[in-house]
Amino acid sequence: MPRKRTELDRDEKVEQILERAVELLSHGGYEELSINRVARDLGLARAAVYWYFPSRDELFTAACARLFADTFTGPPAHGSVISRIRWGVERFAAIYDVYAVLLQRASGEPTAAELLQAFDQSVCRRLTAILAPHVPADQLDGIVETIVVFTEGLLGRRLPPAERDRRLITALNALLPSTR
Amino acid sequence: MPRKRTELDRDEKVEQILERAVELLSHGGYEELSINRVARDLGLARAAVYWYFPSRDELFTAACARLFADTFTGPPAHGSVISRIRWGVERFAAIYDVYAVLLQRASGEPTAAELLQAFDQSVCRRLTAILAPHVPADQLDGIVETIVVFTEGLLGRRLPPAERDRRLITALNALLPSTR
DNA sequence: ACCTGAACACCGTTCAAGT
DNA sequence: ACCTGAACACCGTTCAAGT
Repeated sequence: MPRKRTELDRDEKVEQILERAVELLSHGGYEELSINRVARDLGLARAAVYWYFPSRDELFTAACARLFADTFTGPPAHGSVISRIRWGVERFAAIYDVYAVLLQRASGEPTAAELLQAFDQSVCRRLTAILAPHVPADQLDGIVETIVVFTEGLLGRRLPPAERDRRLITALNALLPSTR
Repeated sequence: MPRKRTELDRDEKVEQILERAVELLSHGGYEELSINRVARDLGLARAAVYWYFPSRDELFTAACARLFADTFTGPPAHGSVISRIRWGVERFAAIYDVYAVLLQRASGEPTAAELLQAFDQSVCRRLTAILAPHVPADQLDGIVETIVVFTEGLLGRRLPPAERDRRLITALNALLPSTR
């Protein structure tokens, strides 16, 4: 018998659904994240989930947002430029599969497009902060963009970490001669 | 009333299915390419398709192979390095959505992985042929790899063609100073 | 406001049965 | 060898009905 419904209770329910969604997403990817599966795991009727999320894609996007936020917490504040960039690329690699799905769905789903843009901005802002002290201001934006684009292409290859790192460092050394 | 079944007839049937699959794929992407849809359009029972393709993913991969081959026919044999690369990037952009799905599925499906590798090799071989006369031999492989990776990252952004071209040219000019 | 159960229209895949 | 029809186990989404 459920207690009195308060504002807090709603948030708790949303939180439950979201947590389960993130878990399914990070283990089985987009395909495993189904409304039915979340409902079943939580002991709800499938239709109940729609009270909190209007569609599978909205739930997916919300779960992405949570997953990305969790993944990029606690970046190193110190260390060399290259080691700080490497941390970001390694974190990015950890969620790349999910990111690739978001990238695809962003063409048709406005909320997905919004999240993608916000994520991209966050990535560029962080990288800009890392590079600002070492790169001439007029080249900064261009270099940041190039590194981000190159990184996304590199992650798409799903190389083993060592090989990925090697290529990243090569590219960074070519793009950031002034750093060393 | 079907005629005698000959080897030719089988190839014709495969061809019909493949053609329909490519059409569905190029218009609606991976989501529209379903066994059921192909069967319905061809007036077959859904199970009949499985006689020719063992799974949806195999049909998808076969359709990709055909689509890619069709897309990259007739590259310009002459013209500047940049204009020839631009042709390839523009063609790549035309099938990028499908390519991205293949990239995803290659993790789990060996046939998808095979096709991806073959496609990648073909791309690298063509680019190598274009650049060979203008780049020192010891730098050739590295530059080819970097351009391909950068291009894949760039296409993932789904920029309008003009903006995509602008960034491509900027990157090429940075990577190929000897060409002009 | 919140949840259920049933329904609708799709899937991919398998398999016995027919020709 | 080739194809059908039915079945199974899934989907996403909607909606009337209940509390």
